[in-house]
Amino acid sequence: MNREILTIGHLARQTGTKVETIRFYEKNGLLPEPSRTDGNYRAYEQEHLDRLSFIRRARDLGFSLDQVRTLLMLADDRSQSCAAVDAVARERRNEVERKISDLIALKGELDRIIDRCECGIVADCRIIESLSTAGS
Amino acid sequence: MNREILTIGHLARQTGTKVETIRFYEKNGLLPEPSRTDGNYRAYEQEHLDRLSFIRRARDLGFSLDQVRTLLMLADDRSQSCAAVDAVARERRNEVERKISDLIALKGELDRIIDRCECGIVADCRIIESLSTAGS
DNA sequence: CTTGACCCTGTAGTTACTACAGGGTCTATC
DNA sequence: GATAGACCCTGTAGTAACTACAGGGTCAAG
Repeated sequence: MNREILTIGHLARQTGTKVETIRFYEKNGLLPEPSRTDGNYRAYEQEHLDRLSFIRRARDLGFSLDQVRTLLMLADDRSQSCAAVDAVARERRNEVERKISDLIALKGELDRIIDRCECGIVADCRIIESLSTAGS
Repeated sequence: MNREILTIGHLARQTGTKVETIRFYEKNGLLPEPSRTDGNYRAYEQEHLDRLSFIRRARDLGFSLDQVRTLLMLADDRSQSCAAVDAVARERRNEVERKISDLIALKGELDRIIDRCECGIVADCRIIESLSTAGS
């Protein structure tokens, strides 16, 4: 039962988050408003730190803030089925898979136009040509 | 020698660009300001259409507006070496490659946490657990 | 002469922060 | 008790690359 009070700077250092970002999460309803000290400083407790860590890990996995908000809501309701959690995670995985195949296609395109370049002058540049004309 | 006058709507339809986006490109120096009709409508010519097509193709390949600006500048100087063009394209390819490997790593992480899910209740959810605790 | 499609400028919204500006607080040291 | 420096506060504006209005003007057809 750790009831030490943490400043926003502590949270920032312990999670590798900028102070402004923590305030941003609060303003956007991801992190609950903590109580304040006499000097109006935010006074955080362990649960805030846990929640912030959760947010940061989810963000590192590329979940959008909206998805994180959903995950937090779901996580708070401990007795609910975790099917909804699973759905959010699978949705995120789909997004990542789609992005990967998009980027692989893109890289193919770039390979193709870069390979054609013989590095003469711009007038003969195959890269410029590829960008200037449609299709192939 | 095609000297027909095109409205912004024509350019938009022919390149699949929103009208607002064309104005945005103009304001940001990617597309030169065209002359105006008596009614103050933008009056484009073929070269504007070509330039806009170039911009759209480059954007489709994921070049940033800054990179597109550079490419346009380079493309305009027809007698210059195209080494600089090549460099921009290779830089873009590097970005794409980096992003692909980042996303593949991410997908691995997501696979790992999703696979552990046995879809019971949230209290036992492995996905939530993964997000709540560090490292593994 | 009115309707509807088109055009104009300018501003605000999107995502997820980041970076100030312009202040107040706290702690240590002289 | 004064002062320096580290920290905190609010609020606004900036980033990328658009997109979406609001509130107007223009133009062609009927």
